[in-house]
Amino acid sequence: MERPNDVRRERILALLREGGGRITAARRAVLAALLDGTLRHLSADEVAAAVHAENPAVHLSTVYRTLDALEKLGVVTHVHLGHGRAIYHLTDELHHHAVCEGCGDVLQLPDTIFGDLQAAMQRSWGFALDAHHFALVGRCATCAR
Amino acid sequence: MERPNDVRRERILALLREGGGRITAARRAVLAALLDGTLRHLSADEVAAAVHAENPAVHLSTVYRTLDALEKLGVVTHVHLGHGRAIYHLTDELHHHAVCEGCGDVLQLPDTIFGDLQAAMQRSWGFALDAHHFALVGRCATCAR
DNA sequence: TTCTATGCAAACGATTTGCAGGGAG
DNA sequence: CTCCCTGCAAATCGTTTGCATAGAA
Repeated sequence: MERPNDVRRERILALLREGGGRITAARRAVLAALLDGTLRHLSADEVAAAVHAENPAVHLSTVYRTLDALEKLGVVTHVHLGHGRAIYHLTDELHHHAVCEGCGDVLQLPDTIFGDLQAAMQRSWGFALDAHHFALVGRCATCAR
Repeated sequence: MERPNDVRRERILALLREGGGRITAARRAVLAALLDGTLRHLSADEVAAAVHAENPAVHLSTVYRTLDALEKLGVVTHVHLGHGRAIYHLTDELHHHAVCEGCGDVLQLPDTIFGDLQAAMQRSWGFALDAHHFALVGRCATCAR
């Protein structure tokens, strides 16, 4: 049985090469962190932490630059969780987010959740909602009381 | 005819006094900026700029502290527009926002816009959406093409 | 060899904080 | 006279950038 992550990784590495980019240990490590299914809505530091577990020499700025490069290739997106922090994930794992103001927890939401709002924004204001670029804010069931 | 802004201002000043706070020139100026109907979705710098027009000595940090004090009294809220910038307004002027990723313009939206989403979040996840604390992101009619 | 990617340190923009003096009540 | 508020400078947080060098192709 084929392991889909290998396929995903190869597709991305190929894109990187095509664009004249180089495949380095740091980039492989960042990619590995993003592909790791056990890690979710990673901030840049958290990606760096995952990378450091393997290779402590990789600088945080390199992580940012790599995420940036991957974002330009269209394989990574970042989402703002309010208060300045952003999280990163692969674009083939697209989903929406809701952050709890109480505990900071991040909820993953199905794509369907924004359907009506998106349509309403388009219809009434001609505004093309990019619902992946921001997170909803509120209080989760536990913190709401 | 009564001027509503005077009423709004007095209510806030009263709240400030009740909490043991002092009414200073700086605080009056910040309040004036927030009450000014011609100014919209003001960032902290923009509030400071408005304040400086009258009183250049007021420090930006004082503006932040004042906004903070007013926020603790519940008369001011801030909204994150993505990429770290926040805007402030009085809570009696509550409305929603959509920022254009192209031109940076901010659209004001009626409260009704979040009705369905709010209900869905509550029903499906017990998540109490605080739709005033973040802005929608996307592209306005002009920038969409 | 050529040109991209990296480490490091410093620069950044928005916001916060410690401190000593200023001023409202 | 008492505390709260303020200016100022420095600190913080997340992110970006300039530079000289390491290293992929």
